[in-house]
Amino acid sequence: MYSRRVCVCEGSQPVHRCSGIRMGDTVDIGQKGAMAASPGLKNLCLNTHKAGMQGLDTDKINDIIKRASEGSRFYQYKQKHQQQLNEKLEVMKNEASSFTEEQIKKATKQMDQLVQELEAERDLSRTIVHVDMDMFYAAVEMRDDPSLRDKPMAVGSTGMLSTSNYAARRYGVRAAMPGFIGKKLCPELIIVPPDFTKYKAASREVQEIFSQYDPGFSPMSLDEAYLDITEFLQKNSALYVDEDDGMNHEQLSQVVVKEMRGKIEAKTQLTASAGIAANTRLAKVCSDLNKPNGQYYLPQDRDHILQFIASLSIRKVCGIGNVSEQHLQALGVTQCGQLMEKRGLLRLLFSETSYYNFLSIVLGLGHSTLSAWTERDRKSISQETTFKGTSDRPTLFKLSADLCQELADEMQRKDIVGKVLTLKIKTTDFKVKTRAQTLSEATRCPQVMAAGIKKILLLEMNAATDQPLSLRLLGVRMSSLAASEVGQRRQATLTQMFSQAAKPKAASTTSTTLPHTEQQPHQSERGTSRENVETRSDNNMESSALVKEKISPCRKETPSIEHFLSKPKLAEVAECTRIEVYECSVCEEVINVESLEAFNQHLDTCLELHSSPPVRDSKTDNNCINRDKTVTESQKNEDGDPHCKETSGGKIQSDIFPVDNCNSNHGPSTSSLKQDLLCPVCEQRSFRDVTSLNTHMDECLNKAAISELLQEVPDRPLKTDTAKNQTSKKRRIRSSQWVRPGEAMVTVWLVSVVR
DNA sequence: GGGGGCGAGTAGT
DNA sequence: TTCCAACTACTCGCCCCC
Ligand SMILES: Cc1cn([C@H]2C[C@H](O)[C@@H](COP(=O)(O)OP(=O)(O)OP(=O)(O)O)O2)c(=O)[nH]c1=O
Ligand SMILES: [Mg+2]
Repeated sequence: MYSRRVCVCEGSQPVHRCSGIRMGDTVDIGQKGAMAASPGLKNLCLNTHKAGMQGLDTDKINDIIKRASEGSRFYQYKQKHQQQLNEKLEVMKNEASSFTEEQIKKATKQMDQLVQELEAERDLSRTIVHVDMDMFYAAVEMRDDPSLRDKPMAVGSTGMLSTSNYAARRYGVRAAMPGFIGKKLCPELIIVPPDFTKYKAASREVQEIFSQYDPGFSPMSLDEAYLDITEFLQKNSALYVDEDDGMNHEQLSQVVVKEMRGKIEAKTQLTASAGIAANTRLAKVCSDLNKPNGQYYLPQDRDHILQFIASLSIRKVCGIGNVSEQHLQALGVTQCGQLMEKRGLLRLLFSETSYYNFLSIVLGLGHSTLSAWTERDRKSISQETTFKGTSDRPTLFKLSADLCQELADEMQRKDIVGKVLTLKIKTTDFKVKTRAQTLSEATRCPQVMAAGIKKILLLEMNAATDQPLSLRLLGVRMSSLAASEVGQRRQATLTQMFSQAAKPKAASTTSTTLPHTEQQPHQSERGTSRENVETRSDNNMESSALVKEKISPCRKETPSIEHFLSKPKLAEVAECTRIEVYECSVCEEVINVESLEAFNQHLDTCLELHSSPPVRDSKTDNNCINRDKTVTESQKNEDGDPHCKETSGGKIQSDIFPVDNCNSNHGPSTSSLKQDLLCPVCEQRSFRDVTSLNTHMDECLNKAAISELLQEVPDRPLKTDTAKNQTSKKRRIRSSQWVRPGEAMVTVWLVSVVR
């Protein structure tokens, strides 16, 4: 049972199933833990359960935190959501009290049945170790700068701390706390900016040691991993036993794990803590018990386990966070043992996935076999940035384009492509929204991504009618990932990419055939001879047995990115890598720019200028767009484009964006403009520089196209809160995290298409 | 009706 | 003086489409 790759946490979110509208995410400042004081806002208080945080003056600390937070937008946001959560909890409690004895009895019986099934699958034969480095980032920094030793310090910035050392924890300073509050709690706190390169290097060293004990170990993050040392113990027990002194399992495990921790420290000067138990869930709990620089052994024996679990705080269990804790607490459940007592009620109140999980927790079950994570298990990749709130459109566009570029770079390094593009925004009042778009082809082309993101962003901007959309965060995510392969490097064009993915590609009789330039002369199909010695840093998806994103036949016939960036020399670059000379296929100008970023800027402008309602012509997937000549000064190359039929002043055809057309509601930016940029929306005003035009157009679009936009935006009428989820739909456990007894584990791979 | 996409929410580091 | 991250994974409800 549970024979599957270890998940981040082997649980599901037990949220009361009638809680229709989900609560705001009530991230508590001190995550795991008790927050007695501060009435009203449980989620803004410090928690003291984390290692190194016991015995603090929590009242004083909470007071300082509260004072520093009160009145801020952040605080208001938290308050609002705690309030909503409270309402939900009330609803749940009412429902709970409405059940009859009979109902509960029946549900309890059904749960007992499930208990039987689960018990039957209990596996106590494995020895699982969870190793977690102590104050990891901080420890690395302290090692590299001894002057930091013994001083309270944290890694992060004024805005946010990633972690703190134990000296700082004495003041209540901890991970996920903003630095400025940390400073208030501890004025002498030293804040060191993070250096991920160092942490990665340290992590690699540690992992090398893990592999000595379990070559199949399962890293969960830079600083922690699960190991199955069962085989190691069997094979090497002789090495640890003094004569035939005899050593029981506990002693042997303890010695071996201690040795491993010793090796880690010797090699890296960093300390680790460990938990030893029969499965991952238990091992994880255990590794926290003797932190820092300690370990805990939980006998692999049912009675011990049940006893251990019974008094354990539910919040210590991986997967039970702030919100779940409050739900359970509202039902009188604070310790795991109570999950058994209330099992009938829990079954009636929560989803099948949830109550299944609860039982599994209280029985002390968990995964007992591991499998390593590789890059090809990745589901998504993203990049986001927080900034001082702004509603300035050019600024936001620029930021989002930069994010796309960074993300594209990262995807190139990992050699992956993605098919679903998602924009994430956070308003200045901390409300988070995401908007996704499925592309017609997987890509990692920054231009394509930037164009798509800009489009979505524009929709959101224009949808905000009362006040301009004021944001504090922008993020870009790609999902539905696949390994890119040789041909993958010829990316589809914007046109292709954003053309209605679901649409039955009208015969795809693309008229333009691509000169099939060979590309990626090297670095491509070398999957074979490679298996690097490096333990398991599968840094990309290649060589994976996994489905690779194939190129549909029609794609080859459509203009590829080389066409898009079709300067002869560029063919060999093939990727959207950094180059000096670009040809913009929108305006068809050759542009000399110092960076891709500059080119992006140009491209954005072009796109914005040229997009118009999707007068779709299935025969030409080509962007045939007229040219304007204002954007750059270096425009020597004049030769016409063989693919474009309507070059000057012609129709602006934009298949660029799929379902919804986001931009102007009409027409060409006439070729009449020589030096000036005429607004294609109103065709009234012209500008000398792009920025001014952009700004104007934004306003222009707002007025001119808004009604249209609102209709076409796939944007649901923003989730009517009325959406009662009284759904009578039968809930069932879907494949993924959870396996029911006897069921085979289903690995869900979201890889798209193989033909 | 069921499956898939999407968006919100929760959780972890 | 102000100031509350970045990244990943998973679940669940809703809605659309076949
Ligand atoms: C909890 C947390 C950790 N991190 C980073 C910094 C941590 O050093 C690293 C590992 O996380 P943790 O293992 O949770 O924390 P830690 O190693 O710093 O301290 P402990 O001794 O309690 O284990 O991950 C974040 O960036 N954000 C977070 O919210
Ligand atoms: Mg740690």
